[in-house]
Amino acid sequence: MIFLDYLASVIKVSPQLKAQLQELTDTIEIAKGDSILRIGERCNDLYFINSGLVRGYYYYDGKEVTHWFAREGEFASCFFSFISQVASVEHIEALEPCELICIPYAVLQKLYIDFPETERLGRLLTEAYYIKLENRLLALKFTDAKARYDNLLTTNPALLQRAPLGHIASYLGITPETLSRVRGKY
Amino acid sequence: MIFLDYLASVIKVSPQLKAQLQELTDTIEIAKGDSILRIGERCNDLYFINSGLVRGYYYYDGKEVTHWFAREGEFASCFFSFISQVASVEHIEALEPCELICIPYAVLQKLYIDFPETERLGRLLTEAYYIKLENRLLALKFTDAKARYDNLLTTNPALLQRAPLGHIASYLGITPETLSRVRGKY
DNA sequence: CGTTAGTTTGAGAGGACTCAAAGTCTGTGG
DNA sequence: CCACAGACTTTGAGTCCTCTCAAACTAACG
Repeated sequence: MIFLDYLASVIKVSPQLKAQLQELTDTIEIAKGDSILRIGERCNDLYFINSGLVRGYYYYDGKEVTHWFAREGEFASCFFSFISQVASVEHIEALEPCELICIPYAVLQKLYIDFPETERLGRLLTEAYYIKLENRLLALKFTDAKARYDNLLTTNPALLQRAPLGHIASYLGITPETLSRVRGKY
Repeated sequence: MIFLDYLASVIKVSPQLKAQLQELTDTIEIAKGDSILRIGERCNDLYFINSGLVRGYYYYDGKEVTHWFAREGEFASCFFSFISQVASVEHIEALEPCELICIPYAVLQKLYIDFPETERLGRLLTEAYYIKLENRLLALKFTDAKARYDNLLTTNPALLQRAPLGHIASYLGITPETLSRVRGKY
């Protein structure tokens, strides 16, 4: 179980915690192309991706904008909707068949209380989300299309094999045409 | 005491909590132009601004980049350095004489334990930081210089009277020249 | 009253955009 | 197993926004 491996790398997982996790979380299978969360729904679960690839996107000016990808070993959720339990402004969909562990909001709150060591998980997640966002802001502000593409190429080359270029362009904050031209420069 | 007013608007402040806050926090005065946090230092305190205006900035490519302002009634800190207790990558300076309440990291951790209701404060702060950042990312990605300036003009017109245009340009992600031209279009 | 930081104005260059059209891939049904 | 529709990607032409570099102007402070 990949999730438990991840967790064990971050905090000490007692037998009690392990038992609770197995009892209170579900593992689900999602087909490629299926929606995991729709705009307007409340994001009730935090998802841990055992396998597969998902993306989060929203609409701006009528156009789809991909603003994150998450793959096996990472968490996915509409962060804002999940933590504040309000309607989501983003859509989450599976780009590949996925196996996900669903951690309901109420379960996480209960774990925080019963197993204070899990708070660390919450803090790390929040920090990670924030740092990622900040790095993207900096990249958007200071680097051009080619540099952003090159950066993706070194940090996550596999993504280019797994996600359509249109989504990647949108994620990088450029048009598909510009991405194509940048890729041609080799 | 403005800080207590703010706190009372967010959570119920018991006499015990109030007493603890007064005992464990300091109020300091900072002159215009003085540094509150330097790059490389660990951000030990969360600051609540009773009066004044501060900005956070870092260097990119040898140039100063302002990435936030905070005024009376708001919190200031190097969010990342504070929550993870590592060296700051940003510099915080006073743009006006300020009166700040310093809430040390250790005090905040203690309050979380002794007064669980203060966790709400921590959560709201984190959410607020995240949402602000996300909005800025969207603005940077989708709106032009004029729209970003106009937005600032409606959301925080006073800032234009209080901070140098160069800092504001940098905050908006444009050059001082472009800001000047945008402002001229009226 | 002079120095320096801050702001404005001008000219020219370049990156990324839009709109348009041509290829290319992929999966489904015949 | 092949053909075709629809989605995806590439290529081209022209435009516009913001940048850089340079210089003039203004304001503030000692």
